[in-house]
Amino acid sequence: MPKMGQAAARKRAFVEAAIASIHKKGIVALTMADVAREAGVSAGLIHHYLGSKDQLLHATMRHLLHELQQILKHRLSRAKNPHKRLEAIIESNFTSEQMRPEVVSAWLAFYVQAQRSDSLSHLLHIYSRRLQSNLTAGFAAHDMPLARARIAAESTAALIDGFWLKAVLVEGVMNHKHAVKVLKRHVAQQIEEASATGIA
Amino acid sequence: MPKMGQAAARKRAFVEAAIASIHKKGIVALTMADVAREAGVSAGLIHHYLGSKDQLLHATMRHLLHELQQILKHRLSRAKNPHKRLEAIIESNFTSEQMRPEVVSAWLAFYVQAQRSDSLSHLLHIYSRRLQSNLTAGFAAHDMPLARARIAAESTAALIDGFWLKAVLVEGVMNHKHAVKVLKRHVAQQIEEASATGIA
DNA sequence: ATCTTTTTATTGATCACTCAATCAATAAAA
DNA sequence: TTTTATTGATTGAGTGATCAATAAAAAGAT
Repeated sequence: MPKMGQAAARKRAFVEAAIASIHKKGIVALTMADVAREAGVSAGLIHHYLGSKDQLLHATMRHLLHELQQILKHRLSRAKNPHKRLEAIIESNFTSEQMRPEVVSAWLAFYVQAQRSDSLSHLLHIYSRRLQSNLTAGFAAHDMPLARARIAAESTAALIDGFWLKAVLVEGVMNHKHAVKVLKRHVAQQIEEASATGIA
Repeated sequence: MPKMGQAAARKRAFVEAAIASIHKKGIVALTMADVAREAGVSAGLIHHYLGSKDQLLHATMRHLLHELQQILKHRLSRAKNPHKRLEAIIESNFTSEQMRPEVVSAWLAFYVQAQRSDSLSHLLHIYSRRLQSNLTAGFAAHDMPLARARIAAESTAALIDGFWLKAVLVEGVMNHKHAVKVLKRHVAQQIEEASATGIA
């Protein structure tokens, strides 16, 4: 069935297969043969399209970041007031796509991988800063002093990561809806507390 | 130099070497030869004392949990009032020992490993529940309704993990002292907010 | 004290196996 | 007929684990 110009679609399929395989076998035991089997192709084909195991994993990690960014961008564009924008940021991190067990496993593998790769840790840095600045802007729009907005953003970002990590580790215990509820509560609390001390 | 009854000390040394090696080469690329080199012994000796690579890693992970528990126990025993106990819990997670780059790397590897091992995920479950219950007790002692104490404990636990994860990923950006400061601030805020709405 | 015997510690070579990567061969489009 | 897609066998570099061999201490015997 060989057709031409399938490179992009093939790569995407291999990245999906990599995510599924990471979930099934774990990043430590993962082999190219696993990914090939998952994708239903021969062992050599992945090398033909992606060069090496390292490049496959890099492409996979970039895919994860890109997907999250797309979701975030989409939801932010639909949020009109600052408060909705804060909620959009929270919700983007707990969509059903982001909470898929395969995706969650792949993100954790990403974190492990990022410790040993300058380019991956650089991507993570950029994403982290963007999240921080989005949150800060959201809080600052609530008549909050910048310094306070920064701390509110920092704790909110940490809460997102913390809830997400709990979802990874104790699968089933933490459900998305609860995490989102507590997070929104935290955001509201930050805003209220700031306005209260602002008046006092 | 062979002396007798050195088994315990040897095992401990190998666990330390494993932690250092995980930091240097990463959990994915880690080999027994790496650990042996780090410990300054031959390849076979680790098998003699610990059986297999899997058992070495398990021992390493149990060591990490045990150390954290010891620190926590010690600090809790010195904290007299409930508020000090809450602070002790927070500080235990950000001691200089816990924030050592080698230890931090090993914890992340632990999380990855726990996803594929029932016994490790069980240990993590137990620790997680104990932390939750310690925090809940601390909050509940501040005239806080139990339901509210539980949520305060939940968010505090998530914040601890979130800050810790940031320390892993963007090494250097997040320093312990700042994390502890923000966390204590969060705890105070939870208590204040509860007493405020309790009066209203 | 000195000499055996037993037990423990340690090494390094070796084995069986797995993996990522390569490549010639084939098949199907263009 | 040139280019692209795909396979599957092969290669060569490790890997975890085993094991015989050695060395050193401990225990026992006289």
